[in-house]
Amino acid sequence: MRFSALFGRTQREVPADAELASHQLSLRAGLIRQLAAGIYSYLPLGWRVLHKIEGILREEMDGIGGQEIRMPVVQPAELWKASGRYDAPAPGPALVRFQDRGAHDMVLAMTHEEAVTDLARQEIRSYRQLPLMVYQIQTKFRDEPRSRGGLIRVREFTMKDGYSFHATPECLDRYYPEVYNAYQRIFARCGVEALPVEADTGMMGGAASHEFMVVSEAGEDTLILCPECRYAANAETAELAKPEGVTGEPLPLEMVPTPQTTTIAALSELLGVSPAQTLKAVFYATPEGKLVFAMIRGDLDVNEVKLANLVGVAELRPATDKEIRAVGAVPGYASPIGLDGVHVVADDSITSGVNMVTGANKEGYHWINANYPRDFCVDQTADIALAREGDRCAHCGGTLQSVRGIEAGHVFKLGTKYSAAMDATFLDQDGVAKPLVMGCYGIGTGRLLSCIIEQHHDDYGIVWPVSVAPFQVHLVSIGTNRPEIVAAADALYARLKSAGYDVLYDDREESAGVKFNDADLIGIPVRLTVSAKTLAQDSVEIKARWARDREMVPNADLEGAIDALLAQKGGLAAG
RNA sequence: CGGGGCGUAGCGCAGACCGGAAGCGCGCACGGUUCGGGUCCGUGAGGUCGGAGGUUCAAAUCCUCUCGCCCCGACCA
Repeated sequence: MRFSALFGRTQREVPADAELASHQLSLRAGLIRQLAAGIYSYLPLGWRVLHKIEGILREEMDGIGGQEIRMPVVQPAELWKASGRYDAPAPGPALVRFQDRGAHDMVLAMTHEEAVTDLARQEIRSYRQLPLMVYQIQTKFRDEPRSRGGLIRVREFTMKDGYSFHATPECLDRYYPEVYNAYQRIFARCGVEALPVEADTGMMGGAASHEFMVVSEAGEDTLILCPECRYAANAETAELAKPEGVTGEPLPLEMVPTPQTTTIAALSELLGVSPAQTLKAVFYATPEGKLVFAMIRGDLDVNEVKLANLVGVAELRPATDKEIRAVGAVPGYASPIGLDGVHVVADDSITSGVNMVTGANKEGYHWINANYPRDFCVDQTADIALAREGDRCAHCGGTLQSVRGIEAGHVFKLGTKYSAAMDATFLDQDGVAKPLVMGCYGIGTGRLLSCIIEQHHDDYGIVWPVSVAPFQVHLVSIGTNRPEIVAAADALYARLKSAGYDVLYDDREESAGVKFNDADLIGIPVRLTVSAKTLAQDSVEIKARWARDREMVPNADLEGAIDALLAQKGGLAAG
């Protein structure tokens, strides 16, 4: 490709709207252009990178028995009604709905479980056809409440989504690690350090899931890591070892005045007790407006995702003061003591500790010496605590750390959620019809591209890993006013192309500085320079994008030198 | 959806408080110059000042409404 003919130009100035390095660089290098909020076009350079990523995805998916298919983006709403997601609050308005000219309800697919389950129920009759994995690389549309960070979070995006079908949960359990390992290879081959973490299943549902997280300050998720035992989980689901509560002999329940003391910090200071000797009451409301009373020891925080899963709703919102008072509780002074008709979910930490301080449901008063279950009861006790940096690891007691991460991939054990809802069954050995056991596996390609840039750039621009670089070689000619230089560069370009290299040839009549700066910005692995200086030595200058030094290589040895650099970063040579 | 910010030439911005000829840098076109890290000189093209309404002799500027984009939160690959 001649640079002079390349569609899409580089930009010197940083676009005002871009904050993340990946966003700025993908705009400046001419990879993408924005059409609307969270909706982007790919220019040739960006599209080439996406193709490289897709190639890796195909190889790895094919390698674990995947068969590539293609399903539609526009789908009848019936499918989504059948799975229950059309009316569920979970995808909600993110699912774009419209009617076709025949007034049929349609949707834009935000993922393809419904479509693939429909395919499976048509094609799969017998256990003999199982297990099976199909995948596609296809557009998804999600009308997200907010897009951000360029390609990090968009509304229209392409995803590699794979779906496996099994006769038994055990078979899924055996296959799941194969996908997990393939994902590890995919990210490694793209040059991205991705950390697999235990994750919440969210709107997808299912038994278990892992996210592949690219550690980055730009990340939207909080990860909890144990450096001792390598435990890693999304904070939404992370476990922690809760400190022991205070011990002692139970004393009689007593009400004490605590004016203007509505926080745990103020309360423990006023009464001279540790936060671990207090009980915290937090109120949430379900989408239907039902109040949920969460109770947890004062030294811990409530994890809303754990709580929502426990209650069986897609999401919770903080309850309003009005809703809290409606059940007889007093904000800042609430507790289950003397409260009826409210669903109380308690963290298991409340069973540890005696003589706790808790609200009296009366403005300005708290109970002291509250003991469970002597003084109050709850409807449900479970782990609803949020793991935080500095907490103890539930598995080894180590000190938990917290980092931010970008979710680049997600694998789920779906089980029979969709097959049961949509009646996708097969006949087992005994001739009994059973729902298919499913797994699903996704990687966002554009987001992965952004993650690669986040991890591979410097002050001058992108530094592509060889495996995903838009071209292998960036050929620069300097001194375009001299015909012999142009001729030599043209000849070298032809030679490299016929040798099978992907070459971007900067043949523009620009100064050396402009060309070098663009080369650094675009970030192609190997830069070759042809100039009066190199001609005089019958050589070509070669420089790796990631290296500082450049080197003169005799014309005859050039291919060897290029291959050596490409191989250095794990890429494949021409051929 | 809540909070904050911004819409003036392809990009980055000034002009707005205090109404009175639409500007600057980069980029782009042409001519010359230079030729190993964003050369230099000259000439030029390019803007319904996001849109609609209002106030006024006069609106980029003041008022009202509206559309769009970015950032922070609640959701996801």
